[in-house]
Order: sequence, then structure tokens, then C-alpha cells
Amino acid sequence: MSTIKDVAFKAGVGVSTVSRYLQKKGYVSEEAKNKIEKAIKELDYYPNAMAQSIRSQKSKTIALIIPSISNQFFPQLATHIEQCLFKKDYKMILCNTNGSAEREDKYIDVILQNRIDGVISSTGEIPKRLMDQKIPIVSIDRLNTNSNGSVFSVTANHYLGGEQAANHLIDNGCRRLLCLHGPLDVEPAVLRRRGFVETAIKRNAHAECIHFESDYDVKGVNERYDGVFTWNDLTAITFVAKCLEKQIDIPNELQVVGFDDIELLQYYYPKITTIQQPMNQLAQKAVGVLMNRINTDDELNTSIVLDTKLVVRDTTKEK
Amino acid sequence: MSTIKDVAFKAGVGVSTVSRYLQKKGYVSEEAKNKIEKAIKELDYYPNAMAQSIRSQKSKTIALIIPSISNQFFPQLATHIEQCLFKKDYKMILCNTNGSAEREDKYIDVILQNRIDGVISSTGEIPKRLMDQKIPIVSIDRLNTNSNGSVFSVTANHYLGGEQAANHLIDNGCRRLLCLHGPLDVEPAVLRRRGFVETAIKRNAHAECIHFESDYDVKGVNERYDGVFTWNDLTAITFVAKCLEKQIDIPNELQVVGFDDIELLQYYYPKITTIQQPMNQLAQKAVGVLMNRINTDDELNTSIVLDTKLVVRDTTKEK
DNA sequence: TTCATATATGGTAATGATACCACATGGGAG
DNA sequence: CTCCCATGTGGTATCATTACCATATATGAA
Repeated sequence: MSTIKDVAFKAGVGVSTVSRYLQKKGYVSEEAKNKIEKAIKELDYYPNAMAQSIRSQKSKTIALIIPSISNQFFPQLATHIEQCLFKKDYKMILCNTNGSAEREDKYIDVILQNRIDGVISSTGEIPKRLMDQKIPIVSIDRLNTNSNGSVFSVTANHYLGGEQAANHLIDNGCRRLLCLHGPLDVEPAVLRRRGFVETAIKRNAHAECIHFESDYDVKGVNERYDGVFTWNDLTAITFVAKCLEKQIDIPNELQVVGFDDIELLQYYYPKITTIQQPMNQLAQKAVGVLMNRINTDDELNTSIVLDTKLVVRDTTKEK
Repeated sequence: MSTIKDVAFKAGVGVSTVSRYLQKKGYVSEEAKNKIEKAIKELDYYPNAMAQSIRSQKSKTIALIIPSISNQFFPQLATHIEQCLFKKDYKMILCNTNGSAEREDKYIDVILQNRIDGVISSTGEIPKRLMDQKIPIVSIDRLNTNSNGSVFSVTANHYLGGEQAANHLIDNGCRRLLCLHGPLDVEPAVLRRRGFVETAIKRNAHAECIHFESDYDVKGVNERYDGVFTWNDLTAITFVAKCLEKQIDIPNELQVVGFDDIELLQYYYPKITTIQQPMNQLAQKAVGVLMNRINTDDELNTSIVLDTKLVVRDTTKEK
């Protein structure tokens, strides 16, 4: 692969002139410009991004840490984030920890060795070893409070989402509610549950909470409850599948509301009512905040919370 | 962030000695080793991967090109590939073209600018601009014949998969078969269909083919057919969802076989019978072949084909 | 002693690109 | 005729790292 020197030689000019042409910075005569363009085309020259990085002390790369890909929410979010970064001429390396601390640890090595400019993380705790570095970090989907008490996170309003789910079910006539919540160390799961339960109490509906595990037995749920809120769509899909298996009639016997609005819901039957997260906006804001942190020194606390939206489909209906 | 110079200074040795220690190559005394280790720890030093790359002329990075993430098959495959690369100390950049030629083109810029060591592609055609470079390329999931006639691909035996699906359905008593195939310019889709149809003919069963689109009307399929093979699991999920909507009894009226065995099938109801692709092996072989191409000069043609496996679940049964 | 070898060390060039500086030229203002 | 500024150019140090070479000491064999 040819270098800037080859281009300069072929064009009969100095490397500085070629560099100035590439940067569109400084003076380059029309004549030199033409010769350089011709040489670049003939040599099929592409500037070496790594050499640029080493010189500029900027890798133009950010790391996205996600906990898994089983839940389509994360690949989808990753795609949105990558597209935003792409536009800003940044690369992304995807760190899928898959719940393994060892993998997470090795990814931190990669992040540090590659002089990553910033990190977007959608896992709970930001590892200490990463916090200790001066690398700008923004949390997405989850809250992130660092040791100084500064906050840099972009999340959906999970609490509001819980409220919307509860209100929708209660509006539809449900009185005996069930919340299938996620792990208690997952901030969004807790907020969604709180929004749901507190709204139920406020409106005098009965609400119970169960930590959903895949071996959950669905038998009799249609007798004990008339409305179910699951903390995410993947749980909703699993839960609805179990209900169908037991011939429970959704939405007539039991209404179900999910959370996230992953693309997959479009392929699934029945079409599940859900609380939509504004993924594209989340991605845009997260990238925006991170770029600010990278390019400016001011440590303004930023905590952006975006509204969720109820999307009514076929697993709920007015009674 | 500290450099090898800082480490050398702090340890009171030359940079060469530190470099030799890091490479575990050449002589380093026990005493020097201890001082260096101490300095590295105190300074929290990590070698700059980009400087190493520029020096060694190897980026230790490969690009994975995938056509989309809507089909969970691709993120899953990507994860497997990334894990294989991870072990071999390679980074991966994920290029999700999303069917856009423009995006593909911009990714090629990124690939060339970052002096990527190799490419694994699961999209159909390898773009000419990429082929023209001397970059090692391996196709995964699809066939890849380059201009010299050399082949570097790792695929499942799609034809065998089609056969397995047909045989299973016919063994279960189906005689009127339907194949919902994918785009005709997608090699695997065509092979799967051919394997299916040719087996049906061989065994004197009737087989029809339809190009599946999402607006496909499922009304009456249970009267015209008794066995359906869909070219991938996502199509199977969509098709089964439509059948459930129309109260078609699966597997009693109609049996269904998918293809891929994506993780998602575990959450879906009913549990869909499918043809499993050996994703992990595909990934391992693809990475292996690519590493060979990167590290050796011999242009041995490699075309690895791995067997698929029937996984019987609840959408098929003996009549 | 002398020579060869193993162990050990640090200086320097090179990798590809860019910022900075020095140095041109030409034209217009004083 | 100077002086200044705009325009234009190329040399060189620098970024972090490693390969290579020159050098130094100690040990053992001849």
C-alpha cells in the first residue's frame, strides 16, 4: 500500500504539500493540487489512519460495551450508535462482555492499548480500572454516577414507562396486576417496576411482583391476574409463548405489555403491546454527550432522560 | 498515558530493554525485568497498539461484513467470530452494510485507511474495489469465487440442509410440500431450495416453491399443503405467527421446518423444528482459513463445507 | 593468553503522517 | 526603493514502537 511519500514523489512535490492538500489546510496551488489528485488516483492511495492517530494522539475510535446480544435491544442500539459515530467519522469497537468479568477485563486492555477516545457503556457498573483512567465515559440505558459524583448518562424514562404500562392496563379494566421484573441490580428493571407498582397503588389496583426466570410456571396466571407487565420484550415473548402453550387467551383472559419495542416484535405473533424506547434518540444523545466530553474540558454533569411511548398492539384491549 | 520511554526512564534502563521485555524476545536480566515490571505497574503502562501496528505493518484487525442485524443469525455469527479472533489477539470491526451500497463503499474506505489485515464477508458479492486490493478475504455462509477463480469460503452444506428438511417432512408422512424460499440472488437460499425440491422429486412427493414476502397470505395453506420448509428461521417465525393468527393447527394440520437454529427459537412458541447450522464451527474455520491466508503466501484454494443437523422440536411430528 | 560464545544493554533508523518553521516569490502600499 | 503581507513550498522534528547493530562483560575452552 502506498504512502504519502509515494504520492509526493509521483506528483513531484514535497510531502508537506500533499499533507496540506489532504487536510485542506494551508496553501496549495491549483497546479500542485491537480498533480496530487492525479498521483493519488494512480497509486490508489489511502491515508494511514493509524499513523494519523499516533501523530494526533486521537484514535477516532470509541468502545461500546454491551452485556449480551441475546436481547435484540442491544444489537439494535449498537447499530444506531454505530451509525451516529460513522457520520462523525468515528470508528466503533464492540465489546460484548456476555456477562463474563474476565472478558470485560480483557476488553479494558484492548480499550487502553488502542488509546480509545471514549466509551459508551450499557452495562451496570463501570469497572474501576476504566474509571481510573481519564477516558470520557457515557452510560446509555443505565445510570452512571462516577466517584466524583458526576453523572453522564442517557436513558429512557424507565419510571414513566412503568407508569404508562400500568395506566394502560388499568384504563383497559385490569385490576389484578402482575409485574414480571428483572434482576434487582439492574437499575432500569427496578425503575420500571417502581413506576408500574406505584401507579397501580395510586389507582387502587392490586399489583404483585415476581422476579421472572425462564422456568416460571404460567399455570393459573389467568385466574390470579388480568394484566401483566414484563420488564422487557424478550420476557414478554417468552411469557406469551408459555401462555399460548397453556391455551391462555391473550388478550381476553390476560393482557400483556412489554418494554423496549425491539424490531423482532414485528415478526412475532401475537403482536405485543409495548412501551417503546426511543433508541435512535438515545443513540444520538449518547454520542452527542460523548463528543462533548471528548472535545471540551468542562465537566458539566449531563443526565438526559427521554420519554417512552406506549405502542398499543394485540395483547391488550379495552374490556 | 505513559509511553515506553517513561517506563524505561523510571526503571533506569534503555527503551530497547523494555521493548525486549515486552516482546519476551532477546536478553533481559532478572534485575532489569524486576525494575521494568515495577515501573510498568506504577505508571499503569499499556503499549500503544497503533504505534506497534505502524511499526509492524500489521493492524491485527479484521473486518466482518454482514448484510443486516434483523436476522439474529448475523449478530450470533458475529459474536462467534469475534470470540475466535479475540483468542488470537485480533480486533474486529463490524461492518453492517444494511443493504446500502453507499454504506458498503464507506466501509471499504475505513477498511483501507485502517490497513485491515483481512476481511470475512457474509454478503453476496465481494465489491470490486476490495478484490483489487491484495487483502485476504474469506466468505462465510456464502460462496466466494474471485476473479482468478480461487475460492475461499466456509459455508454450511445448504443443499444437505434442504435434503434433511425434505426427508424429515416426508418421513413424517407429508406429501404436499411447500418451500418458502428467499431471494434468488442469495446463493444459500437457492441451494437450500434445490436440496429440498430435488429430494421431494426423488421421493415422489409434490413440492411447490414460493418466494416468501412479508405480505404473504397464509389463508388456505393448510388445505393445499401438509409440510412447509422455510429458508430461514426468521421466515419460519413470521410464517408460524401468521398461521397461529388464522387458527391453523401446527403441527397437526401443517408441519414446519426452519433453517439456522437461531438462539431466539428458544424463546418462541411453538418450538420450531429446524436445520441447525454449526455456527461456532463456521466461525472457527473461517477465522482459521483467514489466518492462514494472512500468515502464509500460498494461495491454496479452500472451500470448507460443514454439515447441517436436523433439530426436531414441536412444529413437526410423525403422523 | 587468546579466542569464541552467551548474556546483556542501549543507541539509532525506520514506520506514515502532520505541525511548525524557514524560506521563497510577487504585488501593492508607503 | 523598501517593507509588508499573501501565497506557496519543502525540510525536519515528533508521535510510540521495534529491528538491527554496536558494544560490553563474563565464562569457558583451546
